[in-house]
Amino acid sequence: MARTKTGQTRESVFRFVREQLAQGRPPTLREIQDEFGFRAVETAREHLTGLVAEGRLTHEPGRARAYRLPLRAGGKPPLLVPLLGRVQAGALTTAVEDLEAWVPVQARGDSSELFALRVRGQSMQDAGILEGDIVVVRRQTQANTGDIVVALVNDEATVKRLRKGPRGRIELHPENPEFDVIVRAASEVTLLGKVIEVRRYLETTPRVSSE
Amino acid sequence: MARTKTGQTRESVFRFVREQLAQGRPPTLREIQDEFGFRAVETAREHLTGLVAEGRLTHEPGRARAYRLPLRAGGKPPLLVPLLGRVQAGALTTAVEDLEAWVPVQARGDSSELFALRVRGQSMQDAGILEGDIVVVRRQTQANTGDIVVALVNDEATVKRLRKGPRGRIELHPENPEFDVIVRAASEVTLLGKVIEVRRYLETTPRVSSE
DNA sequence: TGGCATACCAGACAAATGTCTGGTATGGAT
DNA sequence: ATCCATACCAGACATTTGTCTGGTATGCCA
Repeated sequence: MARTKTGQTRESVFRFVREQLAQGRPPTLREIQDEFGFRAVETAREHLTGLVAEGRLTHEPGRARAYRLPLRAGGKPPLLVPLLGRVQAGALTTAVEDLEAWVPVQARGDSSELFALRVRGQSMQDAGILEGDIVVVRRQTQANTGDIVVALVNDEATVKRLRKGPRGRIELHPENPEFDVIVRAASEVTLLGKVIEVRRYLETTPRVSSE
Repeated sequence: MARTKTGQTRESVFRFVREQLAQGRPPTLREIQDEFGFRAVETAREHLTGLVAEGRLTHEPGRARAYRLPLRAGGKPPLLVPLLGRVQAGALTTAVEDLEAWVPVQARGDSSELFALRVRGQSMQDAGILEGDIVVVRRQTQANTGDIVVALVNDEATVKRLRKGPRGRIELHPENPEFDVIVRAASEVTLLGKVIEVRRYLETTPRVSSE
């Protein structure tokens, strides 16, 4: 066979494993074997052991589907958090019906404290939070002045910057001069959580424009 | 045992599976068994079958580690893309040394076309791209006027909005009045790719402030 | 020319893992 | 009281999957 010995196959194997891993589906040796049409399992295994030797994969011997991408020291493991379609009074349940998608995020802690929301409106545009952006929120009922929070006012969820005003008042500041500051008694505001990540997808249209 | 029958355990099992999945490590029945201290594998399996019946997980029978989060119809499967530490002239290699982390993104296509970069400077702040943000980029050598691109000018990578000027000139527009437009002949600009996602982490400090 | 690494193949084997059968106990609903 | 779903346990079994041994062929380098 005139196949060159440049490691192309190994590169392809790596990409295949990486893509499967991203989908939460670490491949078995035989799945890799089938993907590339190897006639022997051992061929797949040799590529993987090679990649482990190069430091591009890690492996837990003896376990099934046990090849992983190496986590950097200090790197937080990813979590999947639910993107909620609507935020309703009080509950903030993760009901299946409200679940739009699972968003992978990198944050420490219990992922059940986290959820994601799609931003509506321009009230925070000067803070770099634009309409359509997705914010990742940690559920918490307390926050500090200066935090960007998700709060429930009159049964409506809103993203604003929090300031604690005099006499226990809660101020919700937009970051857009065209919007007004919301000032309420603490009892009228339910703090749902604090925004810990903002995300924007610039490309919602398909890549290849046609017909 | 005075354990209530409210499905709390099942909820915990779901969260455990979800978190393991996010890390590319779907658990085995016996791993779940150990995690929760069940004395029988069957207990773990019953919870999983229950979750599948509820539509919260999917399962491929007979396969190892084969419980997954259901992908929404039309939902793109996640990919892992490399966060590159530095962008050097021409190559844009995914060398191991330059690899800071793997960033999970949801985009269609071949993940080998994608990479992520950390933004330096304030030149795009009016487009909501702030210093420290991470941009996800698709490698492409062509882009349209209006696209936000990563371009190499004088061996330096920069994020700007692209405009195609007269006489084949390339204009790289900042979105900040304090910065100047860069205008170059096409031959002096290497287009590295197009920004398809922006991401900001608002919380880099640990959650519990202490000592 | 002789190593040596890459790339592949064939078959056997053992460990990991999912599945099945048949149980017990408890709380809630009818 | 009876039924039923949840929650759990014990043990056996079959399949999936990783591992091992022992090969062949090719290109590269000293």
